[in-house]
Amino acid sequence: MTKKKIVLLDGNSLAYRAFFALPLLTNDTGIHTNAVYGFTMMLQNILADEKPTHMLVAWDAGKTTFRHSTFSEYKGGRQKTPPELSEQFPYLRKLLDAYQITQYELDQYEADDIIGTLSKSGDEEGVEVVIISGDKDLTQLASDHTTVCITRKGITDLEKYTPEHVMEKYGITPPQIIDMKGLMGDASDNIPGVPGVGEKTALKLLKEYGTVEKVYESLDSVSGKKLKENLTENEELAYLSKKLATIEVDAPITISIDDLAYPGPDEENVKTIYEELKFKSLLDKMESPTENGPIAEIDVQIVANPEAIDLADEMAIHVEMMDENYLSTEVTGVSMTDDEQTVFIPIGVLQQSDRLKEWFSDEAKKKYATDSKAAYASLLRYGVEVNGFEFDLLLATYIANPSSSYTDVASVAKEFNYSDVQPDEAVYGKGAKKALPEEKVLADHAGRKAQAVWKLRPVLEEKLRENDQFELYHELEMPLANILGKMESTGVKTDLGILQQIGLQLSTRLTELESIIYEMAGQPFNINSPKQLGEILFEKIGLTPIKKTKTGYSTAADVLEKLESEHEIISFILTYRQLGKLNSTYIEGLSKEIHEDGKIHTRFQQALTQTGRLSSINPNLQNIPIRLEEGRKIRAAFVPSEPGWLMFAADYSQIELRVLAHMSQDEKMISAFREGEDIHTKTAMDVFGVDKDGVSSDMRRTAKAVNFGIVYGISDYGLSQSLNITRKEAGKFIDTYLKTFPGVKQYMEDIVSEAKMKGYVVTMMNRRRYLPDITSSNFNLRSFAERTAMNTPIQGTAADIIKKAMIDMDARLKDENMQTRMLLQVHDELIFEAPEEEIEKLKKIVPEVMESALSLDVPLKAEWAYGHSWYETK
DNA sequence: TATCTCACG
DNA sequence: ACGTACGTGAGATAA
Repeated sequence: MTKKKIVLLDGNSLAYRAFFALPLLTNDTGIHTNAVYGFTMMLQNILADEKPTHMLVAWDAGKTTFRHSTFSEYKGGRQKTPPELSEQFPYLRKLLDAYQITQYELDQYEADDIIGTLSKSGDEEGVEVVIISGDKDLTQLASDHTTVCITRKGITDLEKYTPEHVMEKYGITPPQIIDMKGLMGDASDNIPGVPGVGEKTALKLLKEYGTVEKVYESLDSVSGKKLKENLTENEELAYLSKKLATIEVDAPITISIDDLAYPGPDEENVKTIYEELKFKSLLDKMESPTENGPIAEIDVQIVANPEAIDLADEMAIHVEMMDENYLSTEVTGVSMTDDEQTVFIPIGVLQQSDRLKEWFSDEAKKKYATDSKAAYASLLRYGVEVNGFEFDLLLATYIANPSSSYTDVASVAKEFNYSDVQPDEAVYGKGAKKALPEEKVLADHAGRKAQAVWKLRPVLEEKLRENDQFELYHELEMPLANILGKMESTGVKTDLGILQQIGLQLSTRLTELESIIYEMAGQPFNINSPKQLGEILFEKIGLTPIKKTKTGYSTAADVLEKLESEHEIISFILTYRQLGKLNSTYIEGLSKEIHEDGKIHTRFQQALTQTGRLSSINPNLQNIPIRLEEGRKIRAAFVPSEPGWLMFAADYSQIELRVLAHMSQDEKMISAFREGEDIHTKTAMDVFGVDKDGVSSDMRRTAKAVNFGIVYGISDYGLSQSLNITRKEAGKFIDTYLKTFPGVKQYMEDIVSEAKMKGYVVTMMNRRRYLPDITSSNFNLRSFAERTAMNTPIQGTAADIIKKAMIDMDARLKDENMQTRMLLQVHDELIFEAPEEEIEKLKKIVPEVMESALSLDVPLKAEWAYGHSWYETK
């Protein structure tokens, strides 16, 4: 039998240590977890380093101990346990139960005493004892059989005190630690000690005399008048202190070493608690193949003969490719699975098989996919149309929690406790080493992903139903994915000639500006480098820096604009920046993105934003310039893809403010929209108390900024920045505004308190956003979460509405047998290309569909325009 | 790879 | 007193 090894932990001390060593972490349900997390890290290290056969965590019991009856001020003046820590103790206890580690506490005794008593019996039995604490007092227990480990700094760094180490460090034996405390006291436990005696003096005395008792026996020979005086006057205090510092080794404990046998953790229970606390990294560690051994073998058949496979009515599929851009990357094959089988079909085989293609396009054959839009758009490029998507892992995960960052199937699977799938990186490698593995490996990997989808579907659908989000997911996001897939595949025709022509003009002007700027600066430098520009402006020219960034002077546009009157170089720099941006991002950037078909195919990210909006990448077509005329011209390059067709654009007018009016039920705001007034003018009238003719353009501009601010979750600082006024003035505007629109004020207050209560906010269609920081004690984090709570339901509901409009629009175009194609969505606008003869019809049905997407207590308004290019749709 | 800047709604 | 407006993506620079 292996020799016993007992590890005794000082629970309270380590929990405190972990709590203060780590920042105040919270998980997304708002529970503080730093102490539990830190404690767990320590525990794991200890288990790995010590490999104990027996284990105990000792806790302090209650408020009073036998030491208090000796000295009532014992541990007096201690700060109350922070509530953020107190709330974590129940979790710690649960966690230790799951680890199957014995926990013990004894009335009137401290953890030290339990540990002392057990270490003594361990000593007597001759077994190895390891004590772990953050409290140096425990070092008095070190002996030949007992090692005392004290946390050094951080949480995992332990200092091991053997008798030898104590001698090295202090020049005394472990039992003399008690005498040392008796003489010097211990501020943290409020043990008085002898005044004027610190560590140095105490050690000097002990090295000479040995114990407190011996010191007093030979008091006459102690050198130093003041010291002798202090010792004489405080003899009782010294004995009392020694008594207080002595750890009880004969406490009346009711357990013995044999009760502490440690069987190892109950993996399932530990996992459950990690999940509850959202300890993702610890979960990952538990589930990583290196820890748990290789993942289960699976049987994937690589299909050579498509006639031979059994095509079921419901299957999970996964389209495998090396790169994330499914609109350009080569597909290697498709894996399919159900309860019976897992197969991998190389893309070449799929393309050749009418039987397979038919199955894929059959609406009645239900497909569960990792990312249905990617599956649809990628296979379409190989002449395979996929219909009948019934489950989408990516969307389901996103709707359940938009903050879950989905990088690959493995990452989501892990979150839902499914581990038989590898990260893409593990199969393909990363960086320069990224390469296509052999087909067998590929088939295995893709097969596992399909299996993950198959197994995760019920779990996720259950969760969505539970949160009343199934409809949002199934009736809004799923159909939208298909529509977006079509839009991405269609692409937007882009006239390279127009881009190049604009580019040429820009380059000429940029060269001119460059030489003017160099001349004014007196030297050439890189204008695009904020560092170099900052040096030129604020050091060489000597302008006054207005704002700083982490790394130096800020040279952002709003800063430079304030300096415009100080030096003529500024306006040239601003123009240079503006044109430079157009040239690099839009002319050069977009030109590179034009495919062989003469079109740009952006990808809409449907599972990314925290509010429910889409985003657009590779390239981003949602931020094509419009505000300044020079940039707006870029839009002339976006043209219809068919001769005789036109571009048609429609946008919602003031959709976010209308949503706010509806959600807040503010009477004034509702009636303003019902009467079809210009909302900013109306706001100005109400806030400034003037009639329509009394609204100056400046008043309207202010009102508009305040309206924006309200939507963003107003703050006086933010408004002051946008209007370039003082914070005080901005604050006044906000006050007046909220008095004028009491419904809005009420809404803002209600939504924040609702978020505090539930931990999340929702849109009208039940899209959720969790806001763990809303209860943070950190002002910045909390304020940010509060503004988010105000903004997300508004921005998110607007996103819900346009998504619904897109689905309705797609259906309507089909119903009406129209050729018009939806191309882009830019948050509150839709862009189409259409045959000229369909324009008249679009003028009617587009606003009709958009305005009736969702019924609010205020009307929705959509406006349209059309022309030969996107530029002309104004 | 992080930071700054700037384009959009 | 704290230091920010909400949501994105991309290019250039500098480490």
